Amino acid sequence: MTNVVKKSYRNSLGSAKVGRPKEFDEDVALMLAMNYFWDKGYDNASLSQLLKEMKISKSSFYQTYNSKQALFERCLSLYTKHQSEWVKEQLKEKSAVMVLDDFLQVSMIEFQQFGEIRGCLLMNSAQVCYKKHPDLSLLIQYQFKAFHKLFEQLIRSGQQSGDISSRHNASMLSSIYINTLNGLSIMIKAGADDKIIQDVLQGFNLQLK
Amino acid sequence: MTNVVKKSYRNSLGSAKVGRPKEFDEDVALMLAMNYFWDKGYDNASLSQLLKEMKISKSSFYQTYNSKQALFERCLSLYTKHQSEWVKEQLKEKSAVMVLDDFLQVSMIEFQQFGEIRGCLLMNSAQVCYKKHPDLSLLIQYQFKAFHKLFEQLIRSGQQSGDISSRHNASMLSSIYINTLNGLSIMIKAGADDKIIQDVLQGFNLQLK
DNA sequence: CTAATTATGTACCAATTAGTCCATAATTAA
DNA sequence: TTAATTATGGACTAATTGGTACATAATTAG
Repeated sequence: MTNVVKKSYRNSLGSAKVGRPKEFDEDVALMLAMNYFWDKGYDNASLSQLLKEMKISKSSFYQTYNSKQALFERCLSLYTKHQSEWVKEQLKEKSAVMVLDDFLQVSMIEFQQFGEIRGCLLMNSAQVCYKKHPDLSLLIQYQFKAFHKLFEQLIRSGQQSGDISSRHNASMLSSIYINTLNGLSIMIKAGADDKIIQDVLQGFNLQLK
Repeated sequence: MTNVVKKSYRNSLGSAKVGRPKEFDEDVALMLAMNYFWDKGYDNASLSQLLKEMKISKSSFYQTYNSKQALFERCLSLYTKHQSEWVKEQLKEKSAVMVLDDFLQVSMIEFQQFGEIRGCLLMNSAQVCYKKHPDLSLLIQYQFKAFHKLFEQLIRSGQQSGDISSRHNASMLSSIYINTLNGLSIMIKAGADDKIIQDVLQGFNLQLK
């Protein structure tokens, strides 16, 4: 009785050894999907438009990514990976405080330049998925905690180099930093004018001194 | 040639003098709708469930409220009216600082007690409507500005009675207050733990001193 | 060359969406 | 009583939703 589980032949890149080769780049399509989700939000992203953005057919879609939700999970992970890699990249040439400041600025510049803002895919998704997609919420919570830690480390580093006051501990300042950033994104979408934004930014900067 | 525009006979309450009388209370149904929208969000609220919540038929719905969007606009206005009336009511028996603090606490208590949070209908709607429902966004921006002014007045009043530091002007502190509140709502939905919430609240309170 | 394996194109599906149409019911004005 | 007016119930629509089924195409292992 040879009850052998068939081995799925895959090479080192994860692509199939046998069978008809894919006519698209899985990772490129994933990135296109991520950007579309970022624009529209999970629920508001329709499968039909998703396929157009990714430039693949419905069959290829389900063959490769299994479901809209499974694809979105990969997009979320790709997003957070990109964001934290950006931080680590910046850290090679800048001090921690400068990276923190740039991260804030980059989020705002998007709005200043184009008059609209996408915000953070992770936090946007948190709102959409809350109480509606519990398994996605769990993934989001996990990623959120990772970001909180990342910023905490940046702040601690800034405190050690004397750029940031040690009046409050790094964890608390990380919470305040994230809270400020998220609040700004919301207020901009609510139509807050530039004065409000600048006042909030100034108020935050004073807390670091 | 008597080209007379027919007058719609309505009494002082706005209800029709003639014709079959409504079998439901328009304002009660409106409040039920508001609560459902608050729970679900505008896009995510389905018409069929909306009708169940309001306990009216589809024909009555369109007869009375014209469209989902028109109803939502009335719900938004009802919401902001309720909120500002609550503030003015509280102000009769409490100082401005206490009202500000209670407003924050009430928002958090909801979460502490039931493990979930609805947040602010106005700000939730700002996220959903942004770049998708421009006319709703305009209404939201208008209401948002009114709230910013309301809190600014409360803070100025707190400054005059010496409860709030005058280090920052009232407008700036109003921006920071709203920003903090919105950030908290987002972070809670992202799964932030209680320590984070408390740290943000503490950070904000220090800014008032 | 054949079998196994994977990818793709096409057709399909049930459920849901906001909204319309129209007949009928219930009321008031004249 | 009749006409005007408003409310209600029920059937209907066109579009869209995420997802499935299956035949066929393209590839590799043996």
